[in-house]
Amino acid sequence: MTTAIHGLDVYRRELLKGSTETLILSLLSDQEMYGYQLAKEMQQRSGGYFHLKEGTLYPALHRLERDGLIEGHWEQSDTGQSRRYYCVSARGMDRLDAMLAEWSTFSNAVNRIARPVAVPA
Amino acid sequence: MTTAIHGLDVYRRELLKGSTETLILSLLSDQEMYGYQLAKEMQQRSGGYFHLKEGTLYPALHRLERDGLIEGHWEQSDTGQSRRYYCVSARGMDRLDAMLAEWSTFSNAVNRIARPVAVPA
DNA sequence: GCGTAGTACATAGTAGAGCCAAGTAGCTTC
DNA sequence: GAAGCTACTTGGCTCTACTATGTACTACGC
Repeated sequence: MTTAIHGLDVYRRELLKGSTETLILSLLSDQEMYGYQLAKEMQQRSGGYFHLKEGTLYPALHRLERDGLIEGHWEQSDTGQSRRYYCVSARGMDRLDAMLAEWSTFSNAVNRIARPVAVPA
Repeated sequence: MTTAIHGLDVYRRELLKGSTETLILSLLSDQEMYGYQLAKEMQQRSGGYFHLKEGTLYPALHRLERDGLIEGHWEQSDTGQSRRYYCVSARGMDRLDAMLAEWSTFSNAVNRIARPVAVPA
């Protein structure tokens, strides 16, 4: 019976919805990256908490590029593998600012209603 | 051209996904409430930020009840209107604790990657 | 009595996002 | 040449929030 914890799995997944693009934009605003690298970086920086799946990551990158928030270009690695590097566009930076502000507001609103178990000092 | 801010609308909606049930459980853990009251309370406590629509609220309550996290019973108001009051079950309290812990972890992980614009002192 | 507004709950249909799974392709190692 | 890793792609599925609409009862003004 894994049903007992199933609800939490769903919960985590749903929490992630909407944050993925913000996280991707944030990482890319630091430095140009390609998809695979981004996934690793995300996992590392979050202490293993975020583990973006391909089926999530690449469609998200395509959306962001389609919307003109990031720009991608192919590059050849020294081993010969093709990689698509992405960087944040000016419009993407604006959007990122707006999203971070929104996240801040949202996060505060949630905390105001559901006081977290522990507030880190 | 409302397209410019459309992305943010979607963003806020997606952020909400997965948090709704936590918020509902939190409010109900404070006191027994019926749906409509819950919606008002949520809106008020969040300073107008959260505005749960019927199409979100009632299905969410049904889910929570179906999963045995809350328990509902009909009551007649003095005006004669029927209201369905909900309270959190023991199992619901456990789940709420787990969800708040998860929210805390998630929130920290996001902040570690996407530093918020302003960290409240 | 009737229209309007507010309270209170319900639900069918739609869209969007994350995931699983499978596929393509190049490189390295054995 | 068969794994196994890197790197990207895609189709189909599930879940959730929203829109829109409907029901029903109360209260108010006319």
